Amino acid sequence: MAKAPEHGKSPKGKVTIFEVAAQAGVSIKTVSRVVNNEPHVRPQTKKKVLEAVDRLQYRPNAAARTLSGRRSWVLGLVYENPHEFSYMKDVLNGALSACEAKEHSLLLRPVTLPDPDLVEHIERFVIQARVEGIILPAPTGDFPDLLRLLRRMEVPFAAIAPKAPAPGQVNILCEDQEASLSLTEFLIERGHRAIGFIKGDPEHGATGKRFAGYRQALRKHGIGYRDGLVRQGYFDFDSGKATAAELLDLPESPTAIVASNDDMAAGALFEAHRRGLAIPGDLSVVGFDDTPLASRLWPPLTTVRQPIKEMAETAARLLMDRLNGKAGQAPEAPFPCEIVVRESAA
Amino acid sequence: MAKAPEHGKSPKGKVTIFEVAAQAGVSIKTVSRVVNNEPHVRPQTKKKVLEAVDRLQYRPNAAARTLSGRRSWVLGLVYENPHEFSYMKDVLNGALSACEAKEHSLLLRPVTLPDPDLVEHIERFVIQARVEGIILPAPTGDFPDLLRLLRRMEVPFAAIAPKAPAPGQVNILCEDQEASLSLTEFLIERGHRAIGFIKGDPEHGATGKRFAGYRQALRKHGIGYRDGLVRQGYFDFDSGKATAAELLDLPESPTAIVASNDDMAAGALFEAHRRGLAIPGDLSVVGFDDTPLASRLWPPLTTVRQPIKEMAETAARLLMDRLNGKAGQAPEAPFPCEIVVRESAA
DNA sequence: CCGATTATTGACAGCGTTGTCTTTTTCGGG
DNA sequence: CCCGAAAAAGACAACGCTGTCAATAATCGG
Repeated sequence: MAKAPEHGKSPKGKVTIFEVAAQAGVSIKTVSRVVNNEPHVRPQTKKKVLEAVDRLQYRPNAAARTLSGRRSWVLGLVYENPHEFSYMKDVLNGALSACEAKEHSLLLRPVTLPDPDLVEHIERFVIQARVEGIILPAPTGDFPDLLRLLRRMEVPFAAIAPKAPAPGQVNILCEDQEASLSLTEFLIERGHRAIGFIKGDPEHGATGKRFAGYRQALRKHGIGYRDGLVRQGYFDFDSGKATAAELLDLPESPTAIVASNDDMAAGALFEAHRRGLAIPGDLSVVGFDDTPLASRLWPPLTTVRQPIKEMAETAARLLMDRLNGKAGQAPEAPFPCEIVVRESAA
Repeated sequence: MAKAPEHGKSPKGKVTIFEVAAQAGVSIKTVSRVVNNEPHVRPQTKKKVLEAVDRLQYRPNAAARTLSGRRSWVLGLVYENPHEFSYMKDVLNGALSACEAKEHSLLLRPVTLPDPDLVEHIERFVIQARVEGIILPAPTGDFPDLLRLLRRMEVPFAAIAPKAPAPGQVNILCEDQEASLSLTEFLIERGHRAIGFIKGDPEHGATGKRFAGYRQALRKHGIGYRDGLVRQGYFDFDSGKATAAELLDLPESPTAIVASNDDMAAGALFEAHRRGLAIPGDLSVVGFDDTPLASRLWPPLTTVRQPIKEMAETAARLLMDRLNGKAGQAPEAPFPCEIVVRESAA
């Protein structure tokens, strides 16, 4: 029979597969089969084993599993640390909940760019922790060096809202352009004709799509596009404030501003307040992402809600499916967005 | 000589200690010694090994290390998922950076309360991942069941801003009461006498201290304490808004409000705007935490900055020191806070 | 009721590292 | 130049699990 270590039920919880096997009167391999839901175990045997597992409070040792099998059950989340963290909060929660559901664990790897050693850092990260798959929330899904490394190492990855969704990888998208179209139309329908636009960080996938939606809306309603009403921002408060100031200094200043995210919209709002403008009387402002910030500003911000958490959850789930050999090659349909109407636009 | 596996440098980076040993012409144990900075290796030998490590891009396998040694190099972060995540963002970044510096890894474990299975979840978490130590940012550092479990399992932990800092554990505190005192005095010095106070979630350690600082300031300046000016909030926007409304409905409504955190201060500001009050003309509002929100509101919020990231970093570092047998029993001095003066108070 | 299949179960060798203990070197003193 | 002690290096057995393959039990057709 199995040689079980001498010690009994220790307080530190070091129950091993040997103890369980002894309790259930089977071999350790059978316990392994039950615990991993493998076939070829009689229901009756399975029951015995599960009872022993329960009685002893057995929890398989993750390190041993990893070392022995081919699998580590570890996913990595490589992200760029933003100032406004609510996007990442949702990504994190989504990824974490998917991982928990499938008994994987998630390792975080923030990166700050530009970083000449990025590739080396990530390589070390992957090798040392035996990371099996990586989730890349925008903008990390668009770093060519990083993608090249992962392909070379044969580590599958899932990109959330990438600029360039390549085939052969998991891509999670949402209807950014459509949302931007609707948001801009929302303003047009309320009579606005001079609508300013603040672009996001060009590295992000969403940036181009949101801008395209804006132009599409103008075209659709026969409003001429004016380059002067468009400014380049970087998804942060300060750039929103600064570019809004530029727009408001224009001789024919816009009556509404579309900012490519809430943080920049907050900057625009701030600048408008500073100038004593009435919102939405003198100026309407809208944003994207429906962060907590949006509902806390005065007046609260009309914005676009994206199901970030669900997207991240799906990204993680598809990635794990792929690692588990479940095909799922059919690309997911883009997630729909939804306009949240509040008081910052009229 | 060491028996090295046949395969050469594979693209998947599976270089083992055997290859390194062969390259350097030493035994695997010597490589292990060098890699772990153990004594009893001649500088000359060490050099040979390090060169081999470098040439082969060797990275020790974490699972094997964990399984073989007594150590797993894994810390856990058990936190309650908040709506406004900026506190957790700082905690996360601090803990992550400390872990990276000491080559540990960090596993996240969000909990939602109340959860009857909390203890079981955490026990599983600790055993399965071999978590060696746990970081408990407020309010998780005050859950009696959880603390009891960790003591029983002999898992050391570090509590950040706990209500009841017990001896024998790592406690990271900051000068909450002093900060609250100064913040309230800041208002008193500007002529305010009717100062409302919105308490935080009673579960949090900071709540009592901030309230105590408020009372201390009133006492110090000979201002009578009035129970009616104090309201119970829960650290979230909605409770801030609701309690501010109550205060503003008072016949002798306050001319200033101290909210126990920024999110509630944002709620108070929101309610004031809704009523058309001028800030800070008709009402001053101040908060705590200096979250990104504080600087994005209009007018930007006078608040108290706490070095959360540094606190978390220290918590993680002290925890690792303890795990590594480095004493460090001397309790850290509380971290100082700093008032950030903006335009929401006058 | 028997032999052939097939479904279960078990024995045992790794997985890549560290801990323990042993062996070999090195070095200083007489 | 030799001896003994200390320093350096090595051999080998864990660590707890899964993969592989062999052994055994159950099942079925004739």
